Amino acid sequence: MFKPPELPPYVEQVFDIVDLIPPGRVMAYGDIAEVIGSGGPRQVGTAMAKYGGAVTWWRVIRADGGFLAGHEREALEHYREEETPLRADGSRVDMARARWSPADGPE
DNA sequence: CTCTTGACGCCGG
DNA sequence: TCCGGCGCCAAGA
Repeated sequence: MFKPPELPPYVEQVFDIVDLIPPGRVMAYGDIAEVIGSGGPRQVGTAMAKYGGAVTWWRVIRADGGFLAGHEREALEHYREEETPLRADGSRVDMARARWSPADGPE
């Protein structure tokens, strides 16, 4: 019998938050760690590195709005599709406008 | 047990 | 604005 993949509790908590992020909006690794209330940006980053493929990974980026290294092209496609606010030069997300938190409420 | 390694973040220069 | 340095913190060697 094959076992359904069981994710570490911390990873599930990260996924729960990521699933709440509305299209066109993003959250920083540190933001997610803060909502969970434990661990730090690096823990969230590690979780995403291992299992991120199962969720909307492009909505989770660094606090400075930089695209995920190695997946810039794919990420940009999603941002164009979701109309995520980008900076004038289009090289990164406009955090001032796109940054979201559960407290902002669903859209 | 110590040392290294990250999908990070902040602060100077 | 760009870059380097350092702090952070859990997991693995």
